[in-house]
Amino acid sequence: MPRDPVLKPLKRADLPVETVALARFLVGATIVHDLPEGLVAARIVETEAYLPDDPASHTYRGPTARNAPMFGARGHAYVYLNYGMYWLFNISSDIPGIGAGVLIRAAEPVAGEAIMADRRPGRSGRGLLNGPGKLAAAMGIGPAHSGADLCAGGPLRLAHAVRPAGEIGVSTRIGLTKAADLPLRFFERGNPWLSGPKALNR
DNA sequence: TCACTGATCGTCT
DNA sequence: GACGATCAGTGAG
Repeated sequence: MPRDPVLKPLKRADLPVETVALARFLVGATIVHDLPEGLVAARIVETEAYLPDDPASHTYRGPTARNAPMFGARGHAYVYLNYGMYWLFNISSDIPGIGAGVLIRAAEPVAGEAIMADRRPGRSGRGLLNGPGKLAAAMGIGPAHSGADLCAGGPLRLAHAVRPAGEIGVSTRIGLTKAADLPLRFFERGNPWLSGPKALNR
């Protein structure tokens, strides 16, 4: 992990508008969060796209109070509680009025690894960020961030890749009961911080 | 490494 | 009132 990572902010204009393009683009990009204990940063290694006409997407049945951020301009956070226990972090995509976004599933530490480990008692190393619920917990991302603009220089924001992404692999999404066969999961091939079964990471 | 299971609760039907 | 974009623990191969 670089000792002095350069975390250059991503502007909205840097983000592809289309959801699949954004999901691919975000592999390699950096999530930065200023926490009371210090700054944490992680390099995204795995994403999933959720499309407007996608039965698996929360936006499939139209806008609600909860999913409103997904209908906003690209680059906003949509955070929601899953299975009554875990917060999942998404980034909205497409133009305002279209409900779509990208789930951030896994990342590797870039800065503040000790801080992230402290937020996941009893866990460390590769078990720290290899899953959407774990990632949000370790990075201190919660309901207060839903709707936040990640391109506005706030505490939670996006930054350029500290290291270019390697070859991008594609697979079906994980954990779905609807539209489970669509190839909308994107990941950096060979990266040790990925979630999911080995067979999906080729 | 994989398959299976219980935990737990906000959101929408 | 049912349903999850999950995780950790357990047990088998």
